[in-house]
Amino acid sequence: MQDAVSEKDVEQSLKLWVVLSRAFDAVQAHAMADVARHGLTITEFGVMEALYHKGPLMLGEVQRKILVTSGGVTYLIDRLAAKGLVERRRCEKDRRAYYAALTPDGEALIREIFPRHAAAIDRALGGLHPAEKEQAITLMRTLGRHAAETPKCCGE
Amino acid sequence: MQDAVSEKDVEQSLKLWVVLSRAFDAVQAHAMADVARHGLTITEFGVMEALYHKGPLMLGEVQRKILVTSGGVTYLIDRLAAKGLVERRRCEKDRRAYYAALTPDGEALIREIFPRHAAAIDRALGGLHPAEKEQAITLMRTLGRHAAETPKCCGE
DNA sequence: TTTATATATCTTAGAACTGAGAATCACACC
DNA sequence: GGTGTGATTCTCAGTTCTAAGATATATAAA
Repeated sequence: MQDAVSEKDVEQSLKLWVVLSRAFDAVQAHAMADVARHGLTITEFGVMEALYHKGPLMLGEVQRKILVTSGGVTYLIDRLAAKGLVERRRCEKDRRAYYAALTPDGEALIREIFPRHAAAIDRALGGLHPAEKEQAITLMRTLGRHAAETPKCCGE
Repeated sequence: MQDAVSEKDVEQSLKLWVVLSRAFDAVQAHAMADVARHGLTITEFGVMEALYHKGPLMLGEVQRKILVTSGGVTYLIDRLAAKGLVERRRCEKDRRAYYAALTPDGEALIREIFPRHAAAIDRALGGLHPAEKEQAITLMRTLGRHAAETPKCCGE
């Protein structure tokens, strides 16, 4: 009978994985639709938001914050620079490194669209009351932390 | 003071959106690492799992289940067919439509790797106890449902 | 100093899609 | 029987990213 319990646990985990994916997709669709109105992707918005709240960041820091590869950061910053929203700045201390920083145009844009974007997210998450959101935050935090720390099947 | 409350609510929503994204990414990384061992992507695995549990499906049904565009389904089924895991079957009733069905090889593969994959997901979600998972399932379900039903900022 | 190793970014090819539109067929209505 | 409308799949160009490796610089040890 030990297997019967374990079987049920696995089923429950699969169920959670499915509803988690669906919830993520549904909310992401809202985020996408919002930033698309300003010609941005979610990732681009993420970079600009990080720079807006933290100030200039080295490309490696952006990479870790946005969870893309090093090549992805290069591509992203290139695109944002081409739009005139972000610029590269040499790092004086370390000549391999660059900072990414918002241009005045970029700062003006993110300052303008951030509140509306936050409101869109809030609307998308409106299915939960504040107390339920608090629960969800706690659960997702432990879930994410544990998953990130657990070694993957085929060696971390 | 009404704004102060609303401001806090928005902040809470943003926090939830962040931890939800991180949790999703962390778990997805596990799922990816597992299916990659067998040369599959998560989406390919999703198609095969759906066909395994539901039997042959019309391409449109696969599309809705996996959440990709119509072009994406064509591309996906082409890939799986090239690997000999899935085949297209004409629909007798409707000559526009095709079914996707597992080949014997495909069925053998999914039957072999599914339990291990389920175990990997279960391990990734191990940060939560069964009771917490139950809570998370309920919360994510209402969250997802509401987000999917809510019209997007710029018109559904 | 030289050497080795680690870090930070960039380059390149290609994977995995999307979006828009085309082609084909089904179905209801005049 | 034709005709319009909608459903189903495919095509193709373009977007966004990854993986692997190259390049340049920093850091530490010998």
